[in-house]
Amino acid sequence: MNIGTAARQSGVPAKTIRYYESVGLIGAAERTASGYRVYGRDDVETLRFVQRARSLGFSVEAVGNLLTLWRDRSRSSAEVKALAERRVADIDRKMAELAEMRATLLYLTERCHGDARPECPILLGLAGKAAASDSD
Amino acid sequence: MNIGTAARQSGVPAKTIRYYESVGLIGAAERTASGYRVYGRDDVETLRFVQRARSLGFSVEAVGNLLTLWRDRSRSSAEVKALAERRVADIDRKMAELAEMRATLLYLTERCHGDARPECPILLGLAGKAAASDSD
DNA sequence: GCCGGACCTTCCCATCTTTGGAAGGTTATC
DNA sequence: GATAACCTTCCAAAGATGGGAAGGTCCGGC
Repeated sequence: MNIGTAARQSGVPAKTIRYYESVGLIGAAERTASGYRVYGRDDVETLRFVQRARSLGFSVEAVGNLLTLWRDRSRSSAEVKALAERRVADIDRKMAELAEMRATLLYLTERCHGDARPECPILLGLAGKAAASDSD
Repeated sequence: MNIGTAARQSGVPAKTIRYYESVGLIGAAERTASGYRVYGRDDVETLRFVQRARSLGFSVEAVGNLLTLWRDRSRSSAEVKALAERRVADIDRKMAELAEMRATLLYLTERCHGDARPECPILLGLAGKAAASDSD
């Protein structure tokens, strides 16, 4: 099948498939005499795997590792688990960061009248002056 | 003061200050006869504002809007509040996404022995086959 | 009056993962 | 043989920096 078909079947855009090939995440596809890339069912499966892993936030590089492990029958599940756990830790860090941002923003927005008046604790907060709390 | 001093006082790296100038987030600084950028206390204050807003996850473009509102004495606090609330909504979306990733990863890792054996529900999960649950 | 070191300047490249487009060749169908 | 729908490569953009090269400048000490 051509790249367009593989794209439709795997959910990975043709453009992105070419990119994955260019950075070595997936192997170079065979070509027809006229230069068209040719894919088989296995390739589509690999692309789906990549797609799922990416959607779970693994970097392209990490997906490369996962692919290697996927294909390596002698690998230990511990390696895979370690990768996944590192990913969970990344996510936790990111979530904590977002939670902190959110709390700060909420603190500021709750104190802002949000009307036609110009007084705005949000801007004061961003400016570094403590948000006014005189009316709390 | 020179850019290095402004950088130290604002917490924004010199390199980044130049970038902000180049994309129009902050105005072009005046120059000495020899071409050095010159900053005053107001500029440092602006940079701090930018720094705080960026650390709350506002994009450079959004910070531009906030800066405009900050300087506009006739603006309504409602405008600012709307921006901040949109930001909170962004954060909520992102956190929900991360939570979903996390749950999936955790579901898979919990089912993985994590030993020397190659069986690995994580890889099966990524491959699209439902993770085996025969030993649950 | 000059030297060293710390500062500044611009410019280009790298990051990361796509996505868009331009210019051009191919395949299939009418 | 025209037309549409594919495919190819290559270049550039996005966002927000960071790194480094090549070169000019400022200040203190001797």
